[in-house]
Amino acid sequence: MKKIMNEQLIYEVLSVVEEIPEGKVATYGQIACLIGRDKNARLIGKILSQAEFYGQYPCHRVVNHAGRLVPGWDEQRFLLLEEGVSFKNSNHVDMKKNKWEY
DNA sequence: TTTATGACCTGCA
DNA sequence: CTGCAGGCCATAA
Repeated sequence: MKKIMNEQLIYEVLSVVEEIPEGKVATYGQIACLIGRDKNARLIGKILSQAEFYGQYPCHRVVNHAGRLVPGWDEQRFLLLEEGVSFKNSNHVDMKKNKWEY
């Protein structure tokens, strides 16, 4: 009764990320709140980086509170454009219209 | 256990 | 929203 928690968080996070509709973007704090870890927003990013290892998830729809895309991942911008997400500039999305509300 | 790092958040200007 | 400073939690060394 000790190792679990890692899998638990991943399961909860991916479950929420998978429910994000197309053309919408959710913030880490939003997801963290849904899983009951609003303080662990940073873990979401760490988990999402591992999410690719666990399975295919729309991690490109997840951005930070400022609407900034993942640093070092220019491909995410292209993926969001296909979903119909509006962009303010090369690395910032228009959360005003694309922010996901559950 | 302590230190350092991170796909972050909130508050203030 | 943007930029700066402080803070919370989990992982790795």
